[in-house]
Amino acid sequence: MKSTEIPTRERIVVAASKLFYSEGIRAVSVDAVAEQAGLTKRTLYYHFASKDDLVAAYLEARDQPNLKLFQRWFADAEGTLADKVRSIFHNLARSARHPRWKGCGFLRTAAELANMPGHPAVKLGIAHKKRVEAWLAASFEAEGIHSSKVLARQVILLLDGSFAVVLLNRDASYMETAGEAAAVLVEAAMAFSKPETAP
Amino acid sequence: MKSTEIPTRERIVVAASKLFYSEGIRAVSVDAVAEQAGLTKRTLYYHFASKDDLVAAYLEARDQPNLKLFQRWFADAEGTLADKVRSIFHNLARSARHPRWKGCGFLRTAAELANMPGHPAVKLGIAHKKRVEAWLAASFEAEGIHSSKVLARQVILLLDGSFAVVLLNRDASYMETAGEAAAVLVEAAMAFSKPETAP
DNA sequence: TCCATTACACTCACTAGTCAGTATACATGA
DNA sequence: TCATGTATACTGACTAGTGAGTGTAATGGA
Repeated sequence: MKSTEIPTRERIVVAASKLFYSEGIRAVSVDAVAEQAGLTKRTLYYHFASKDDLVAAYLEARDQPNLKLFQRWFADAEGTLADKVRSIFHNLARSARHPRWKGCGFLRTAAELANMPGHPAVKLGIAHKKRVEAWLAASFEAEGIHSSKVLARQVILLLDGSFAVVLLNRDASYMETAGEAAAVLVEAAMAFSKPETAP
Repeated sequence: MKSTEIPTRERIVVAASKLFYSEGIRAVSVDAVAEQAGLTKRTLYYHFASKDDLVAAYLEARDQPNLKLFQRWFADAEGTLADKVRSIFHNLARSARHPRWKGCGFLRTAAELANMPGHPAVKLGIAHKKRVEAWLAASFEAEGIHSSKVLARQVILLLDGSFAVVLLNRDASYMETAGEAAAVLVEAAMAFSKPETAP
């Protein structure tokens, strides 16, 4: 019987993710997480040393799935490199129109914990964004773009910008605008890199 | 004597601004604000109906000064339109290197109150960003840029993106990168608009 | 008299984290 | 085969403190 059950620790992380993402870190009590997970607070504290630990686990669980989603959107898109980048923003806009969408969990956590820069959750956020940026840079590099690292940063800025803006005004069309801007920047970077490969 | 004193309400807003901006909304208690302002909680509640009211007042007080700062940075910069836009980001980067800098108060508040989209503070944030965007659009329009509204949105996206990114990783150089991206977008928009005005 | 303010005690709900103890499973040694 | 030991997973009740917001009586100044 045990083998088919979802491990308790995982159940706690799932419950925490749901609540922390939809309500915010400080707005959600440890009691609420325990109740959502269907167990007592004491059991939760058996698996996690503190609320901060739980917050870290929540973000850790979001890291890879998030990255893989971006990678799939990018890979599945047809057309030029600019089209592939635009596709990330377009898919993001689709997610953002969902009523339960509440921006980027990493950025929101960083905003909420802005007064504790060394917090493990903040460090996880930095690591996550760095991973996305590095993947983008590698993808641009593979296409022969010279300024691949700068371009990756610029796309990240537009990506996180659209997270912030759309979270504020709830108008997902900003994400399409960000996608267009990203496409312009990609084209500009390609125009700057391509001439040497043409003749 | 009264005429030279700072009004109590204003003192409360100043105290609230300092604490809310540096610690976050939920992390700061009403008691803490009262203490910072040098008066009792009861007096604070004489001037403000609730903590939410106080939060709204904090953001309301930030609206005009923030906008005026951007406008001054833009106006004081020399060179092309792209240079003027770049200057905003450059000046922002300078601010961001200050240890007390903690991102954009409007965005951080929106992130913290993501679970209450109708909150007055969130509405003030939306209004503030709209004002900045409208001012940018008007400035671009004045320079004969056809896509002035789209360009203004793109610059806002980069602006808020750099707030989010730099708040997370504390690397203000991202703001310079955002400034370069904005300059590229401005140049692209100008190249698209200028030809008709030449002959 | 009225406005602004204080002191301070108070409510009531909530918060992170802890205490002491239980149920089960599995292994050890006699 | 049966007592004993031990590690894992779990629980209800509790502590000590904080949260927003209120009630009330009293004070000083215009």
